[in-house]
Amino acid sequence: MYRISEFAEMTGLTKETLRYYAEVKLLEPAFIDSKNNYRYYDDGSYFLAILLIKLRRLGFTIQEMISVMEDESFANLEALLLQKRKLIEKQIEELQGQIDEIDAFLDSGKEEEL
Amino acid sequence: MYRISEFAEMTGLTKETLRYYAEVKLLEPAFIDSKNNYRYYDDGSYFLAILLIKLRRLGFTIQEMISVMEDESFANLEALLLQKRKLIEKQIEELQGQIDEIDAFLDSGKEEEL
DNA sequence: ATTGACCGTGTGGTGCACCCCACAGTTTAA
DNA sequence: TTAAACTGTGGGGTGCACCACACGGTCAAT
Repeated sequence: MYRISEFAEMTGLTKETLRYYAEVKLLEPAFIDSKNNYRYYDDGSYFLAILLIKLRRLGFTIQEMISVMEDESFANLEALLLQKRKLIEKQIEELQGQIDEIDAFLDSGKEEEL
Repeated sequence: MYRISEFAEMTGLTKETLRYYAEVKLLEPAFIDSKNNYRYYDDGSYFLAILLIKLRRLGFTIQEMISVMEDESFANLEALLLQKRKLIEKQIEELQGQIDEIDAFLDSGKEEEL
């Protein structure tokens, strides 16, 4: 059982982030001492925290990570990853569309003055 | 000279957006009646509003649009468009990186269990 | 003169993912 | 025992690009 500061150091997440993750029920402490409300994390928490950090790097939002966490067995993890992949592809397409529009704008600017 | 509602209808921007654009000095009214603080827009404003709407579609942020507006002659418009284009390309690269990471994650998941 | 449509300001809220601070209770080590 | 280090809660703030009030003044037409 690790206290929040120790756990923060282990994972690289800040104490505030951990508090926030607990609040939104993304990563709840393994145990909370009802005497003082201290949050305690364990090795299971550590495993989950590492996964969260990974997902965060993959561009997952909090809500998406919560979806991942709701499925304790992670049986749907692959499906969620594929779903996220599609979402990112859509974002890329949107950005590519903006580039195309910029190019069209630049081209039109060459012929007629603005 | 158009009053804000009329101008909003002409451009498609809402009154609130116009008020906001005036506040951040992105698009200031052509004239403000000091008696009642009414905002009045003219055809020059219209031209600028159309440009702003275009830029917005191209993914420009407010700050970037302000940069465009600061240069009244629009001599740097092309440069700013190119700059924005590069920025978008960077964003695409980032997203592509996320996709690559997801793919790597998916691949790794096929061999070893999580 | 009155009514209704219009205008302004100021304030608060939205969603995201946190950060920061003050205040107060708690634990730990000397 | 006492002081340092830790913990909690609650609140506010961040940046972005607005939207939505409520309240009060103003304008245009009748």
